[in-house]
Amino acid sequence: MKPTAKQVAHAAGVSLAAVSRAFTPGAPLDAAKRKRILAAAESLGYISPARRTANAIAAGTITLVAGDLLNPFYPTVLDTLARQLQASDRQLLVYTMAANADVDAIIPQILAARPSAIIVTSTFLTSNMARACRQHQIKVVLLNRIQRDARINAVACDNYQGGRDIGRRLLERGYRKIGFIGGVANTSTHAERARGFQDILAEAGRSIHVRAAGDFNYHDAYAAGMAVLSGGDPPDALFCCNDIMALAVMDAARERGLRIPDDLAVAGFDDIPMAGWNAYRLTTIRQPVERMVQEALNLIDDPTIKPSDDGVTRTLPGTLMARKSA
Amino acid sequence: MKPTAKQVAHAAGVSLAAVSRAFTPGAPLDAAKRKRILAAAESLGYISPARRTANAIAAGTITLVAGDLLNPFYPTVLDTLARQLQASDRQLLVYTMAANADVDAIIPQILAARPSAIIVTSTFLTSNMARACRQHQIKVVLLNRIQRDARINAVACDNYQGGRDIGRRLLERGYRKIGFIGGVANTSTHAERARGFQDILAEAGRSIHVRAAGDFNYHDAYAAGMAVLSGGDPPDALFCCNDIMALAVMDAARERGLRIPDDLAVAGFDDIPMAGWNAYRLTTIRQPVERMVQEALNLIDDPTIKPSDDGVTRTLPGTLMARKSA
DNA sequence: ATAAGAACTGAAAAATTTTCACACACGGTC
DNA sequence: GACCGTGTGTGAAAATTTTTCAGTTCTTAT
Repeated sequence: MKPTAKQVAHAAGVSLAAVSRAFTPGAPLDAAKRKRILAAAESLGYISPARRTANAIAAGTITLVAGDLLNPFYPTVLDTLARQLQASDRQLLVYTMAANADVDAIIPQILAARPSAIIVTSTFLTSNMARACRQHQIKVVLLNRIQRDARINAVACDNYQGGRDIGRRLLERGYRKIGFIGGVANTSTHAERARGFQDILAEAGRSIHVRAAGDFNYHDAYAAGMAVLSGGDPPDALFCCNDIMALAVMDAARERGLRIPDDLAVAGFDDIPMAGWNAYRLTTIRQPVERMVQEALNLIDDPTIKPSDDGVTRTLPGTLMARKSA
Repeated sequence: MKPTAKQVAHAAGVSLAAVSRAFTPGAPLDAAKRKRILAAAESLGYISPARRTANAIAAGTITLVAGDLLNPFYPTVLDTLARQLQASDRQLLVYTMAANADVDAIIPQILAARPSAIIVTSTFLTSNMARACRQHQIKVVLLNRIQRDARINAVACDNYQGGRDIGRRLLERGYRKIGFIGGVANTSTHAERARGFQDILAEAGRSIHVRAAGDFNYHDAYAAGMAVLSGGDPPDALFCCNDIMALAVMDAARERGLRIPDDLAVAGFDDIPMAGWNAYRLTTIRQPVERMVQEALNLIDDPTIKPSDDGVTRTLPGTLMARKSA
């Protein structure tokens, strides 16, 4: 039998009216009493009509927590997601988060909207947030991120294989002093790409000639590129962990008068639109954005996957885009 | 006195239960009868409790209809808007639209969410949509667009003055054969920038040496640049109606072996992040995105501006970013 | 100290949603 | 063609929730 407000009122030891008020924002009610009523309602499984309609509305809503929109890869993801959701008549709520922002601060805001699912492309998902979402029965899918420990669904490009593909390309083209410009160290995108890259070099009896960190952004990567190219014994090829950094490194190399790819080969990862521009013609790995988004929605729509389950991880293959830069 | 369901039932000649069902999606009710009830409710001004909570939720929601997210200017806007809304505890719904998509097709989708306001950065707002929003008492603000005829609020950079500033800069630097690469002809951004540019040239007794259209995107602008530079009597300076096109033109110029700014000066408009990169160092007009977004929200929050009013237009000054390219 | 008023409350009234029993149309079966 | 299920649509009545009302308590300004 469906629990009623009357039962909640009895359980909380208040009047029926108070229960109704507890669910009406702005209604005059002692805060402590409201809390008691809400707790009683929760334990009985009571859902007020207002909450029910709110849930119905939110059911057609998916929240995207986007990280760095300045990296053109993410607008592409956003665009693709928006289109696919429009096609299935759902709505897209967007939150953005500065790289160093306090994620936990916006959790209540996000949860207040009670979306049916959350897609996260920002760098970090705290375990706090993961727990909160599980509790509220909201599905979470990480996109372009993997966090195996956190028992969370994830969709990503095969970053390991991509790292290998780039490495093989550089080896095949005869480069000898192959360096690596990393992103943010404790991200799966950085770690997996680096691992694949390192593995294939090792298999060929090589090791990474020089390393530096570019923090996934243009500015830091430019500085890193400059530093690496100015050192003694500079590399003749650099694999940058994403495209933005690769473009920065190319700019730095040209600034130093190096010809690409003759003096220095540069490869990236993502295949953002600019990678194909004539100023760069960057060799990179194309992430299958369309399919990644599709797969994220599949995970969300799959009723056999419950928010409380351990995470499912889907990995999709990238494509080597062999252009002029490497 | 607040109208009740009973009155609606009487007016529509149906039972009270039917009125309730009319407002419950999925409830079994003859479509024609539901329509009759809804019409009666509308004319009496009756709002069902479900609709009322839905409205309350939507009141904290603002919808962004974004156009071309591939132009990095718009992610910047989106990012700024998202941040400002998060700060004021509101939510951001995002729709994207291909440049040539049928705007009217998503109107019902957007309206179904009944947001408190809509911000539009996409190229076109049809009069259909304007009318629908006025009818539903939803405020609309165009951002980076002006459409004076449509009686719609708008916030934009001072495109006319920006066009003048660029023109003056090119004249001051002594360029003689000054050309213009336009965007999409019937947009206010194109028209105003072109007009300012043309006016200042005219004041100096000059006219535009050569014109071409780049459609606001990289690909077409690259082709336009190539065409213009390959013609007889090529220009020694080009003002491109936005930054993406300017970057394309620079790439095209380099492809033809031209040095920038010696053989060809290039100027843009927007100041997207890439304009400052070392590969380009583009002279351009910085749009005051932060203030534009702020102003758009001011228009939305200003209770003296009603959705039914004629539009208010706010213009904010841009800043000339003098870099190496011109 | 005291009046004014704001916040909180339960009982009861009002309003709305849901249940229930029934009517009716439709498609297949004998 | 008569005879079932089956599913949809319906109003009356029951169940449920929201709102009003009147009274209480607690603060705040004078």
